Amino acid sequence: MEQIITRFPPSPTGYLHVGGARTAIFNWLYARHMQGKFVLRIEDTDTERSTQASVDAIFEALQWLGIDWDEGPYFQTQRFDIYREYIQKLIDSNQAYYCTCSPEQIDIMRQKAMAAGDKPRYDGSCREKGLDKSDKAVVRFKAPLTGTTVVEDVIKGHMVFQNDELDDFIICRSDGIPTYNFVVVVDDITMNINTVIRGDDHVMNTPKQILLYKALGSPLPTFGHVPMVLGNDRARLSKRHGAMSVTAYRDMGFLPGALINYLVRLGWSHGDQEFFTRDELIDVFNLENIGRSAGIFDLDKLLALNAEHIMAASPGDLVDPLKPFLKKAGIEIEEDDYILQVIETLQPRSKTLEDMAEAALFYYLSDISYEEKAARKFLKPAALEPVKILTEKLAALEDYSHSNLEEVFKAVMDETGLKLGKIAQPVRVALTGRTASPGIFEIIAILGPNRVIPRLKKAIQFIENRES
RNA sequence: GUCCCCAUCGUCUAGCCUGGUCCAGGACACCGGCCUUUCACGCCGGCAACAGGGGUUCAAAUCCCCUUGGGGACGCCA
Repeated sequence: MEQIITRFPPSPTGYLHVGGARTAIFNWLYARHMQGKFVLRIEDTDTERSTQASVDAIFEALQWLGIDWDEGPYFQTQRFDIYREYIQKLIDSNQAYYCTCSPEQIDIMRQKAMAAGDKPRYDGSCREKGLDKSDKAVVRFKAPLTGTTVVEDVIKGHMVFQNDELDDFIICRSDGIPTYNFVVVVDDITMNINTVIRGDDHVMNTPKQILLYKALGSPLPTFGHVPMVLGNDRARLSKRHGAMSVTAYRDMGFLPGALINYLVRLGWSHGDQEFFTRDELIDVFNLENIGRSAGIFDLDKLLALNAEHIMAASPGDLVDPLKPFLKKAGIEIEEDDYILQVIETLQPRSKTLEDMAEAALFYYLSDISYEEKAARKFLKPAALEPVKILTEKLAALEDYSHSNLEEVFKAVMDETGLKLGKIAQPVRVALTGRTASPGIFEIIAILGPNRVIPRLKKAIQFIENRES
């Protein structure tokens, strides 16, 4: 079988948003699954809106996601010679023509058509005029007036379009820059793209493009149009739905594998399976199981999936991604045994890396502050005696192993007649400043005597000051 | 307005192609409970859907038609 070649063609008019990322992921996964090729192409023919900053932002997002390409990036603005050649071919074969109608005239045409209950389109005024190239002339494709164009879509199935619904669309602007529908086709032909997976919003372009393939005498690629991602109001995803850009999710503490997992699963399924690693996806991803209906972006589910990915990760793999979040709190870390243990205790209780960093603070801060409610409830006179006894015993203890700590606590329980909970909560507040934390034995073992004893003493003092 | 697409719990979905095993399964969220030194994790249980109407058939979530609803496209943007 022919090698599968897919592509992702973003236009650099902004950052990479989650919808675009999803189609990139689909194309990339399919290419990897089929052991084919994945091509990156930057569609920058809109010179007004394209920016280098956007190009950089797209690369950054793709890299963070771990989506790599085998060919490119190609830039359309560097391929004008090729386009010119193909446009000439169409003109020479009488399949395209120059048109001098002004944008204003065309506006009027559209309004008339609309008023008549028709589809707004160009009326073909210049179609048979045989005009020559001139300053303000655009080039239009001479589309068939009758018949139908059929799109065989691997996702949506068989779609039929009446050719009289299509008009003679512009393939080259008056400034000489070719337009989208044309350059896409020329690029896909010359780059040997045989599988085009793209958003639903392109279905209407497909018959136009098919006509172009035929005019150019090229075989058709396989088309697949994936449904859109909607916001929670069922409208197309946009800024007002919250974060859109891929890197915003990185900055909120999501793991790339979790975002990919979520985005793929939104619109594609593999039985009841919800959790996928990157390699699993490459292994089982296919086009057949892409759904046909649009999906709503649900942050809660992404969050849950991110928690799962955090839990499934090995602590060492989380060190680097976690660094920037700790840094924000002024904490610089390096990969040592301490951070690894810290991460391990936080994995089952973090939905994002931001959560994790926040919860990790007490492990690093030299001077922890107490949450007011926690201190009021637990750092009170009744806790004084057990905490004092515990402090003495811990100061004398050399090996902070789980079993040793358990024995120490048991001894305190015996001496005071208190239950573990009565002792553990004040200690937890003394050590972390809060009422919620990883297991008390765990944190004592990790913190070690150098941090534990001073914190306990500080708590004792706090209680005594409060008494007086 | 015209054209195209879609329609299962609040959300993502399995099932639909190859009708019966589905008084519809899983996941997120939500609500109970268990575990427990806290918070989580985990486990157990609950709530909750085949848009509506017609057909076809012994039998329809599954096939056909209509209605309704939703989305997308109609650019010298991509």
